[in-house]
Amino acid sequence: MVLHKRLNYSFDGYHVPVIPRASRSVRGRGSIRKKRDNSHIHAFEILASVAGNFLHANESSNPENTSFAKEADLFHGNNVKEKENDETGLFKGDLFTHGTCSKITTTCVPSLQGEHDNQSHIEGQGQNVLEREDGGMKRRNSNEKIIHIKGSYVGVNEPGHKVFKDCTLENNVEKPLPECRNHLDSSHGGSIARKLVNTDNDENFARCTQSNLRNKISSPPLDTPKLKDASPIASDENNSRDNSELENLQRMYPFKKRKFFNQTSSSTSDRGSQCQGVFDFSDSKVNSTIHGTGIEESSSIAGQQVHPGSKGCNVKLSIKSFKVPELFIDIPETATIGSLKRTVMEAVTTILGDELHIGILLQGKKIRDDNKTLIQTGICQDDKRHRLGFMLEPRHTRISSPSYNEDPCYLTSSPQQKLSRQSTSLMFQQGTYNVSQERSLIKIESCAEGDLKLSSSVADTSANNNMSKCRALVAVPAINMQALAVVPLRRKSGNPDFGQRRIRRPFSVLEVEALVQAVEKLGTGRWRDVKQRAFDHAKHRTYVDLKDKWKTLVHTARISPQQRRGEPVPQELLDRVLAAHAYWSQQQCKHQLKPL
DNA sequence: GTTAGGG
DNA sequence: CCCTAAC
Repeated sequence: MVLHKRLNYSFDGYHVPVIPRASRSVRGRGSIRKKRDNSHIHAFEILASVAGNFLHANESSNPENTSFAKEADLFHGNNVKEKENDETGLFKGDLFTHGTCSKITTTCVPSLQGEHDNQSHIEGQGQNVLEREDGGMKRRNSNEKIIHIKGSYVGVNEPGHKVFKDCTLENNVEKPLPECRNHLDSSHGGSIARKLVNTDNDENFARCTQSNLRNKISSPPLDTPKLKDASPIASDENNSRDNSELENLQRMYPFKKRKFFNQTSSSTSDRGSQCQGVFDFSDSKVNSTIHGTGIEESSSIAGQQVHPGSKGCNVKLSIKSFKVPELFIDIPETATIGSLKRTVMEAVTTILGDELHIGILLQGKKIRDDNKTLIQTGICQDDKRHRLGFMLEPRHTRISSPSYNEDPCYLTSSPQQKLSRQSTSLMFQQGTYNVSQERSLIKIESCAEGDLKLSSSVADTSANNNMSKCRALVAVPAINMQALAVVPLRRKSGNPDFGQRRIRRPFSVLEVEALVQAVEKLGTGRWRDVKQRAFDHAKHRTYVDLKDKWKTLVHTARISPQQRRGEPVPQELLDRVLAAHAYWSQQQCKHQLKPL
């Protein structure tokens, strides 16, 4: 059946702009094969293009697909069914006419709140392929196609959208954020309701960022018991609302990550107009100003003393986008454009949503000391030869960092969460990035090819219009490719169909206690409620996980302590497990016997 | 979408 | 943690 034919899309990587998609909900990390928590990436849209023409997915007809409103609806128990309106199969889009290396580009487009909820585009060859259109050629190939998708950020700027603030980028790792800690909530039902809140650091990152996207001027919610009220983050359950078509599609055709160091010079050169990631610190001025189109962000550098004599020296950097490593997409040719976009989104989500932190490279050298000032590291120098690179890194690379434990966003309840995890390093593209003592600006703007401009910190923020003349694509510095070479892989080599398995995350004692409490209250068999009650914001814990954990807990409690492995669970908890299990089993029996 | 249970 | 049948 043609339906089961797959198309392999190889992503050499594409660039993610730093303008988030504010209208989208935040989801946590997740398996790439299933729709799960896709925290970070839902701030972005995917553009795919063939030969420079957009393919338009008819997603606008369903603007609420991923809107916060819908998330809210779902959260409040409304069963909002999503309709997949993507009817145009890929074969209509002429996507495979390019053989094994089509000029399909995927582009992350910042899609902000507003009328155009969905700015996804897929470019067809010579014609706009709207999904509702039938203008594309319907072709079917008997052979699998491997289409290399080169990523590029097309520089869709949305002036006026100021979205970043607070714990973005460095701020994220330097500013103590209440949401970056887990805390217990005893507000539920009084006694034993304990809620583990988001012990996931990467989700913290997303949360911090996303909440800031939404609250342009306010600080992140502090100690909000119910974070969902303060942030648009959706619970896990909400992630499962997508229609079965997409679900099945993604289940059947999971994409694969590909070794990033497979990137060759050709793939690099294919990115076309790419800069070398050089910052041009052409100007520095005292007194920071806000870009007219800038994205305001309070700086985590506050409190640090600027180098004497250079007080007020503002460095404006614009991270236009950051690079996502090469991906593999395996998708049937009968899949719709919308499905393709979503699949790509899932792919990117998985990579970006996996506990990242920001690494900074200066002239190829990684700057590890977070306490250094920009001027101390020489970033402020008016030197075009400086190469400043931003890098998305897996968290575990920070374990070796002395400042790891000082990073509030890495604080977790369970130490094992700090353990080494495989993830992916991503490269930031660079633009101008404004950092001041009190605030920093991130400005999304186009950039001239081969160069990155430092915009002067002029009082008149609109004076930086020259940026619009620049090109969108920014190159990742060659040096950064070295860093990418250390990208660990989860994919089994040799098996292109290998689906990513979620990383093992042992339950901490704290989590076990929360689980026990919830089960004591709710009983077994109500795992969704248990999840919502006690692990609502621990997005990496699904109710299936909780059910499984309870299963193992019961088993653990029954075996001898010598046979137990892993982090020892207090016997008191295990006793409660047995007690609760016995109780609820009895209740279950009673209910079953009642009708008789 | 959830639940239950085997793997 | 995955998978899937069953609901």
